[in-house]
Amino acid sequence: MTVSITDVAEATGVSASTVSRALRGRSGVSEEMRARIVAAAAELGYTASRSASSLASGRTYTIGVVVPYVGRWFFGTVLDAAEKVFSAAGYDVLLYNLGSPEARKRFFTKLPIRKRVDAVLSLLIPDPDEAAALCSLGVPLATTVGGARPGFTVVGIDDRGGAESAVRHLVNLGHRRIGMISGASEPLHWTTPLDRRQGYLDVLADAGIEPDPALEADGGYTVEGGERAMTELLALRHPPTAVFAQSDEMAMGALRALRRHRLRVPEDVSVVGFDDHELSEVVGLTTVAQPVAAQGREAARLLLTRLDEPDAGSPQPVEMPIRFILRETTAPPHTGRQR
Amino acid sequence: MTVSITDVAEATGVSASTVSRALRGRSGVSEEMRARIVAAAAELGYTASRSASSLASGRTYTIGVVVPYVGRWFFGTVLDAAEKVFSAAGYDVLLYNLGSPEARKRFFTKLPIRKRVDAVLSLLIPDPDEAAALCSLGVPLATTVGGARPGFTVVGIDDRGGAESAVRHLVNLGHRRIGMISGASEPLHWTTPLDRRQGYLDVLADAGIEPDPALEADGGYTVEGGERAMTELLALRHPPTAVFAQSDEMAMGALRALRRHRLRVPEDVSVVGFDDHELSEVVGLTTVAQPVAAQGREAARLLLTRLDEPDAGSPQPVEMPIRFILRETTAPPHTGRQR
DNA sequence: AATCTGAACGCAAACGCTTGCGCAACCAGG
DNA sequence: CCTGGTTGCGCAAGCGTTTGCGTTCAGATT
Repeated sequence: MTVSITDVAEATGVSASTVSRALRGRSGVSEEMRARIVAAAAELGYTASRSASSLASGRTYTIGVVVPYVGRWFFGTVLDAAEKVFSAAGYDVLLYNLGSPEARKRFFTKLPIRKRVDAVLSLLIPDPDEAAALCSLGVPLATTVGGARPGFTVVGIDDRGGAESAVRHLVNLGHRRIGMISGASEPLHWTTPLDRRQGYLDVLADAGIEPDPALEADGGYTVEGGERAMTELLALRHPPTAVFAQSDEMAMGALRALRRHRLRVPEDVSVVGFDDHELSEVVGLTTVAQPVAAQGREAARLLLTRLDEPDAGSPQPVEMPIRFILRETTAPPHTGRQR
Repeated sequence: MTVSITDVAEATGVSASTVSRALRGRSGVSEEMRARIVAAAAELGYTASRSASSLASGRTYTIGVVVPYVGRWFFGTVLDAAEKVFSAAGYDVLLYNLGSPEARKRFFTKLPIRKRVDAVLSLLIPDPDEAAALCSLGVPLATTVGGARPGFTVVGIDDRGGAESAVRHLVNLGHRRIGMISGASEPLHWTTPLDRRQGYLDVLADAGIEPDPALEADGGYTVEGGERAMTELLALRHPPTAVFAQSDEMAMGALRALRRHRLRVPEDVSVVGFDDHELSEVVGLTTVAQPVAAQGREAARLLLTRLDEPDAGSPQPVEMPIRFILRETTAPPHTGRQR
């Protein structure tokens, strides 16, 4: 019922091996014969069975992409960009969405990806056990979210420097009580929150400001979390006059909390985010932009080159540029008090 | 180097067939033997090669999901939900991201999905040729975005009714000049924009309002498009006092354009969206909510049941509930003029 | 005690492709 | 005219599973 390689072999009057070589562009087939075979294959609508092909050749022409939450803007955008590179190169993408702890555990114990992919792009930072499991696959690995691990190609940004530029901006405006909405580093070994926090602390130290632990609130990298965190900060005896949110989503949650408290932004409170979410421009959020799609593209490209040149060794970490974007949610402190 | 079924067969002292039967839960293996085999497999870290398994059995245990833009919130969310259902059922997900016309054309002509999947979930509406190509795969098909096609399981919402409730709300507030920011139906056979437009026209007719073509602007379902469209509407001799945007992303673009023109929302202009984007609550957008993740889940479930019962025939279209959400971007017209 | 019946397991043939090797046929050089 | 080297193609052995059928053997049935 489904057309196989022998069908096109018979249609052309040659052996299956010749068809295989012709269609895969291998040498040992005359140009004339190749043309005839290609024509016959097209006419019959032949597509090689990937199962059979990869069983015989050991190559799957498939890349595994594991991501924590496809639904979130950041990961969706990275995936989008990476997928385009992979599919343009003739690879299929096998998606593993590991949002829940159960899904994640199931994936790393059963490792359904084994023998199914030629390479893996991980958008989550595996803990050491998970990293070992991935390494045991024996295929090239890459990750886009910092946290270099041996054997992984890593593409990332300067989280610390980015945080510094955001907080320095607040300091330069004259703010002294600067809150931070951070993400839990609870999914272990996820270094981004730590790095961004370090940048925050660096600038405070630089400016001679004593860091106050009460000014740090956990927003879990979600909008709701950001809102909760901002609410906590506003309940303080001395609330901050400015807030650095470690992600734009949390910053937006903060904006919402501020609006609920009838506080104006930036007159009463300044807010700066991180990431440059696609909707940040819409709400006028001052933030630190990182090239999200570009990171996905770059990681995908690097992975493909490692596939082409297996002996090149694991490459150097790549750091993509970031840039501070001034919009409308930051201003000098207390401007609004005189109204 | 990689552990195969014969390795665990030898380790247990049985034949490969018995190992296969034991691991797949087939009958004909004593419980004691099954336990021994399972233990040995676990110890050796054995995973069946999907290529070999699907070559032999004809089942791939893989679902193909084709989506126009994984990066966009709507599709990312549907994908997220669907993937969870599939992976929980033991299926892998093969992702095809068909954003560009070239990618889309390449996909439908080469059909790399052939012989690779047991079913296909399409988050884009295939045109008739594309639908035929998918049908030729001979596997169950489903789609989540309206536009029923023969052979497809379809899960969707009442786009027309949703648009009606949004526009009726504006009419009830007293608006008479109501603009609409629509999406081009340019990706052919994509009925959502048409249905939502019909809802808009229905309510106008009902209220005795003469529809004005100048009040309809194209926003292409993106934030930037929405902003452009709103700008166009504001340039009219008689700009609308309220706007119905066919998606929340376009509504947010509209909000941005309004802010740039120093117009207040809702005092000067009311805006209502559609979809209930995750950030709509943050900006206080009045909108029509649709259960996005639930649609993905439901479509995935239906697909799986069709896989389990191949002879059940193509099921009835499923319509998911929608609901109007009143927030802060709508008010009676001209409230703000007296300032 | 002879026969029948399942249950438990092994044999071997697929599944559709890739690839090393062998074998003609052809060409040019001596 | 014989060698040695290409070129173009077929043969057949895998790749790691699944599965129909055959065999063995213990226990139940006459």
